[in-house]
Order: sequence, then structure tokens, then C-alpha cells
Amino acid sequence: MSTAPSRRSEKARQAILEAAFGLCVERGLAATTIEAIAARAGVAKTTIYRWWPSKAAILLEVVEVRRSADGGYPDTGDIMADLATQTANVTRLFETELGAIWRGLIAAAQTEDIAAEGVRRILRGAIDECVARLAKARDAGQIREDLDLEIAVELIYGPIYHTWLLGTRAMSPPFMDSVLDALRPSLQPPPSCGVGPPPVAG
Amino acid sequence: MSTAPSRRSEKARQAILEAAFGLCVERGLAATTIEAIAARAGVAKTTIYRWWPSKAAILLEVVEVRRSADGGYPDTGDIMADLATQTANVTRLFETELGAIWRGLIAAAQTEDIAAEGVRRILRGAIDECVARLAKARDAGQIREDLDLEIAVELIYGPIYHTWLLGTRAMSPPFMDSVLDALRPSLQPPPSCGVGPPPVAG
Amino acid sequence: MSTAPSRRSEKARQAILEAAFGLCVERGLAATTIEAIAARAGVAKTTIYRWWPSKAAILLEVVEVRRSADGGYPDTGDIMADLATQTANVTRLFETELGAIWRGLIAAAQTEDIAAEGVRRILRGAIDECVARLAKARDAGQIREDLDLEIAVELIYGPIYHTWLLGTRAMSPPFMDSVLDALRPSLQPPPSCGVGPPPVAG
Amino acid sequence: MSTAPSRRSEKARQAILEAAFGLCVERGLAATTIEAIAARAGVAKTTIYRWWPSKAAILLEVVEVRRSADGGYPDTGDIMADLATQTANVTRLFETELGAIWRGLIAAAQTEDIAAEGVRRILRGAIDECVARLAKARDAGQIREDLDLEIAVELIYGPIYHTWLLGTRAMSPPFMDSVLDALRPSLQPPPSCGVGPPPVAG
DNA sequence: TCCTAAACGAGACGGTACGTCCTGTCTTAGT
DNA sequence: ACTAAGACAGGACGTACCGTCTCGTTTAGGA
Repeated sequence: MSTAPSRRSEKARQAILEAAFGLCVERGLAATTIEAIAARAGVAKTTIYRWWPSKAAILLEVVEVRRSADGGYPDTGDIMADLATQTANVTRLFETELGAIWRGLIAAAQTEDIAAEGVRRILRGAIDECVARLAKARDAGQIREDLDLEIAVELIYGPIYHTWLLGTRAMSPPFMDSVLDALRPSLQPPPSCGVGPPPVAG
Repeated sequence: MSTAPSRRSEKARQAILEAAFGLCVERGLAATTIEAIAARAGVAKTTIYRWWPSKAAILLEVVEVRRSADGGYPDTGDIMADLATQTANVTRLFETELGAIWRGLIAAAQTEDIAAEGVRRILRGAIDECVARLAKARDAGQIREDLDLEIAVELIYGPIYHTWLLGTRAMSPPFMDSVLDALRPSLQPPPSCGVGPPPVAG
Repeated sequence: MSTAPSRRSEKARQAILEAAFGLCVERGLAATTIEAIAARAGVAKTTIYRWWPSKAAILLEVVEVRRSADGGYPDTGDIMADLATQTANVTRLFETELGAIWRGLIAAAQTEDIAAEGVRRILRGAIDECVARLAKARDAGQIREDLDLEIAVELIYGPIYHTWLLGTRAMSPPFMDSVLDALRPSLQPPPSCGVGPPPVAG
Repeated sequence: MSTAPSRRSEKARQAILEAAFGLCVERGLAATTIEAIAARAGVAKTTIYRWWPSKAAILLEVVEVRRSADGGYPDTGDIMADLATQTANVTRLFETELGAIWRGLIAAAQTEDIAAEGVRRILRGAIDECVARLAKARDAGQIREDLDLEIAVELIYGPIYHTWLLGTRAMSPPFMDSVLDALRPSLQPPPSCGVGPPPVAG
């Protein structure tokens, strides 16, 4: 979220990212103003406007920095278990401070192009990771051959975002278990009808 | 979205709803201000604040009024066909002016309680209709017995909202076909393994 | 400096004029900002911008209000004495707080049309008063018949403003006495050359 | 308006003076910023701040450079004619681009010490020239013996600046003729009452 | 039919934040 | 060593809306 012509003050950048994060945690992204970020960071407004085109851009950078500390997609060899782990991680993350910011960015993305692009970019990375894991699982015979993996990602994460963003229900861990259980027939290869080994067992 | 003590001017109410709708169509909900609505409606700001607590409340009323003109959930007896019809309707609606407003309301709902409640209220109705249709289909043996129907709704609409709100892909009709195809094993009863016809006649 | 549609808050107007005056006294017109005026007056910036087009306009109103408390041009019957009195008053006024503001307005008038018009308007009144007094003196035979009275005003006040604005010398009372003394031959009717009564004595 | 430690880039100095002059001509001194001067001169702001303490200082240097191209005070032997010539030159100059800059510097001088000192310095030279010419005229019997020549300068230039800076009237050549005509009795020696020719031959 | 209380239009008000502009200082590279 | 370039903290600008608050002026019902 910025070009970096070496002349730039890294100290100011850090202060801005931290101030923005702190303010969003305290009052939410929508109630966080650029003036307040500048004030808390001990920085001039101009310094912010010089490097970021909007409030959303700052927070996108915050999210990216923090997200890059993640490990990759879980891989125990058992795709259903890994999906359960990962979706549980996601739902847990959504309840944290970072989740609140992410929610605000998604809201902003409905209006601002900058936010929309940023959100898409971040999601693209996450989706690609998930698709890669699913591809590996498919090679291991754990996922139906005929399933478009991008669609699979929508099936898995669609219900999470639907629930989370629209507040149609509480987003408890049992909920995600139910979703994955329900999706199992769509994800896994069909049973070979009595004879032959069960789908997962080696 | 208002008490209605008979003294209220119906003319003003209509003018406000129309002005609000028109402005949102032209510039989006976020860029629509109460001052602009008042100006276009030829109404005092006070009149708006008297009857609606926020911009979102006005638009929620607009959406409800327009939505009430809908027919109910399609019911041809074939649940998969009806789901295809209905999801196609929804995705088509999302591309219209009303869809843009709905998108703005969902964004507002991430921040404002009023918007959140309104969105939930409207969605509740839609979900209940869908659940009712699914229940009927289950009774007709078209839906797995062990499927929680509220979860089923999430499986079906989650991908739509995920795609639409997060912009992860274009939201074409073939996309929804793929989603429903992929979901088929999870929605329909399992084949009876050899005996009896397969679920989709062929 | 403002239309007055009765809805206007007289309290705010007074507070603004007083705050503006006070701040100009303390830091000078140039260093007085509209934000500071608003803050000191306990008023929103918008309220100032609603009624005055610029800082200069506010101070022009201050000057006019205060100036209207003046008595008219002195008139003892002796024009030279009255000119001495009046120019002494003016030079004294120039050293006061109001004088400092007037100086600032004249500076502003070199740039802004609003200030220029206001300054001209105020000066027009003062000049007209002086011309009227001179006309009366001319009728009394104390001023040369062939002297254009508007020019006379320039002769009298030109040196005052020249000295004051350009800082070419200290502007002491003796200075103005010298100026008036030097101007005497230009203002008064020529002596009737030995025979006849002296110019002023009845 | 600068120390000159030999290391200084004469090219930069010229570029700055020209840029400053050009910008003042185009938009006026008040609207000319140091940033704009630096940009047009192709020079860093630092370079300007190193050598001049303020915008006014730059323009004072511009004015002094251009003014030094003047010839001295006119001297035909006839003081009234020379005054007419010189005041006409001045009023003509005031309408030029340099006049506009001079006007801006006088405005600045009401606020800034640097500008005030510069304006005084420049005026001091002009006044001294005029006083010298008047002294010569007095020796030639063309100016009253008892007239303080510094006061005489105020009488002559006061009306010009009064008119020019305060905009009380158009500053046409006939205006200056009227002023000098009106001042004649104050400047010239009194007629010797009967014997000898009247001051203006006729 | 009149009276009265509400709802209404109009818009001033105190505020907050916006994004821009310029100030004068400072830091970093490049001659 | 001086320069060009430009980042930086600071602060005022004038604008746009916010939501609240009088103002008279309709206007609709109950007396």
C-alpha cells in the first residue's frame, strides 16, 4: 500500500499502522478518522495522505502485515480434519480485533475501489492456499475428482462469511462442524457401495 | 420504521422514500446524505429525523416496500429446479439498483445496529421461506432426511453472498449452476446402492 | 457586511465581533485566523462563513461599529484649529488598537476586493465629512475659493497616511502641526497685500 | 538581502529572482508562495530559505535591482516642471507590474519587520533624492525658505500614495496636476506684493 | 366552524472531519 | 560544501454534513 522511495520514514510508518490498529480496535474502522490516526501516531496528516490514499488502505496494510505472520494451510494428510481446523481458526480470528477490522474493510469494499481491490487481493491469497491444499487432497483420493476446487472453496467459506457478515446466526464451532458434515457428500468421493474400503481409511 | 400517528404526511413519506431511492441509485448509499434526501424530497430535515432514526432505516423501508411485491418461493415440485430458479432470481436482483442498495445496507449493518437489525429481519423472512420450501421437498423425499435445513440455506446462499460481497469472481448464472451441482450430493438423499433408480432420472 | 434575516443569532454575531477584535489586538489581523475567532467566540466556523465572506469583512464590521460611536467633524468656526484637532485625533487613533486593525485592513485591501471595498466605503464617509466642513469654511472665507475640496482632503490626509503606512518618520503631533503650517498658504485665501484686514480676523 | 559567501550559485539566485517576479506579476505577491517560486526556478526550497528570510525579502531584492536602472531625479532647472515630471513617472510606474509588487510589499510591511525595513530603506533613497532636488530649487529661489523639505516631500507624495493605496479616486495625470497646482502656494515663495511678477506668469 | 396541537418547511446553529495547501525544518543523495 | 529533492510536523483553509434547535405556517381532528 505504498511505493517506498527509501526517503520514507519507517518510524512514521510503524507509528501510523499501530495508531490505526489501536483506534480501530477501540472504536471500529468506521469511527476511526485519519485525523485521529495522525494525532495518535504523532504524525502530520500530510504524511498519511502522502503514502496512503485512504483509511482503508492503511488498515489493509495492517491486516497484511499481521496476516503474514500466519503459518500456511494446515496439512495433516486428512483433508476433512484440516478443513475443520482451518475453518475453526478463521471463525476464531473473526471474533478477534483483527476480525473486527476485516469486517470493516469488507464493508468499505462495498463502496470504495481501493478497499475492494485490497480485500480481493488478500482473499486471493487465502483462496489459492486452500485450493492448493484441496488439490493435494484430491490427488490423495480424498476429494471428488469432478469437483471444481474454486467452487469447493466457495462452498466451504461461503457459509462462514454469510453467517458472520449477515448475522443470521451465532457463529459457534458446532455450526462449522455442522456445515462441514453437511458438505461431506459433496466433497468426498462417493462410497463404492458396500464393497471396497471406506473413503478415508488408508 | 416509524410510528404513525395519523397526523403524519403520507405525501412527505412517499417523497422521502423516492428521493432516497433515486439518490442511492445515482450515487450509492454511502454517498447519499440526509440533507440531499431532504432537498430532493422538498422536505425539511426535521421531518426525516422525526420518523427515521438513520439513513439506513429509510432505505430499509424502501427495500421492504419493493420486496413485498415479490411472489413467494418458486414451487414446481422439483426442488433442484426451484433452487436454480430462485438463486438465478437472486443473482439477477443483486445486479439491479435494488441490489446496490441492499449491498450498501449490508455494509452499513457491519457498523450500525439499526441497519444490522433491519438486514437480519429481512433475511429472516427470506430464509424462512426457503426453509419452508426445503421442508416440503424433504417430505417429498427430494432432500436428505438428516440435513438441518437452516444449514442447507447457508450452503446454498453462502456462496452467492460470498461471491457477491467479496468480489472473488464474476457472479454469472453458470457459476450458480456449478454451485448447485456441487451441492447436489449434500442436498439429495444418497443413492440406494444398486437397487432403485438413481436420484436424478437419466 | 451581512444580510440580516432575523433568524440570525445576535449573540453569536456579538461574540464573533468581540473575539475578532480581541484576537487582532493581541496578535494582529494577519495572525488572526478564522478558526481562532470561532474558538474564542464559542461559535462554529460555519456560522462565521455563513455571514461573512472573509476575515477582513468581520473586522470591517468591527471598525464600522466602533467608528459609528464617533462624534462628527469638529466645528469651532476656525477651520485651521479644527483641522489641527481632527488630524491630531486621527493620528492618536492610529496608535490605538483600532488603528492597528485599520492598518491591517488597508494591507488586506491591497489584495482582497472585499477589504478594498470596505476600506473605500469607510473612507468615503470620512472624506465626505471633511469636505463638508471645508465647504462651510470656504463659505466663511477661510478657504481659497479656487481650491478643489476633494484635493484639499488629499493634501491634508495624504501626508498622515504616507507617514503612518510607510513608516518614513515618527508620527508625532508636532509633525502634523508642521504639515498644517506648511499647507496654510495652499488652503487659506491669499493675503490682500498689506491693505485690508488680515485673512482670518473678523 | 543576503550574505554572499562566494560559494553561492549566481544561477540559482537569478532564477529565483526571475521566478519570483514572474509569479508576482501573474498572481500577485500575496498569492505567490515560496514553494511556487522554488518550483518555477527549478531550485530547492532550502536554497531559498538559506539566502532570504522571507518572500518579501526576495521581492525587495527584485525591486531594488530593477529600480537601480532608473535615472536620478529630473533636473531641468524648473522645480515645478520637474515635480510634475517625476510624479507623473511615479504614478505611471505604480500602474505597472513593478507597481503591483511594490503595493504588495507595502502591504507586507504593515505586518512583517523585514518588509517594513526594506520598504523604508528604498523610500529613504527616493526621499533623499527628492530632498536634494528641492534643496537645489530652494537655493535657486524657487522654494520657500521656511519650508522643511522633508515635510515638502510628504506634501507631494502623501496624496499620491493616499490615492493609490486607499483607492479613494482614480489616479490620473490630471489628478497629480491638480495636486501640484494646489500645493504651489505652499511650495513657492510668496509673491512680493505688487512689485515683481506673480508666481505664475500670466 | 372554529380551535388547537401536531407536523411541517425552512434554515441557523455548534460540531467534526474532510482533503488540500503552504510553512519552515530536516534528512538524504548527488554532484 | 553546496545543492536538488523532497519528507516531515504543524496548522489553517473553506466545505460538507451531522443532528439539534428554534421559528413561523399549514393542516387535520375534535369540540
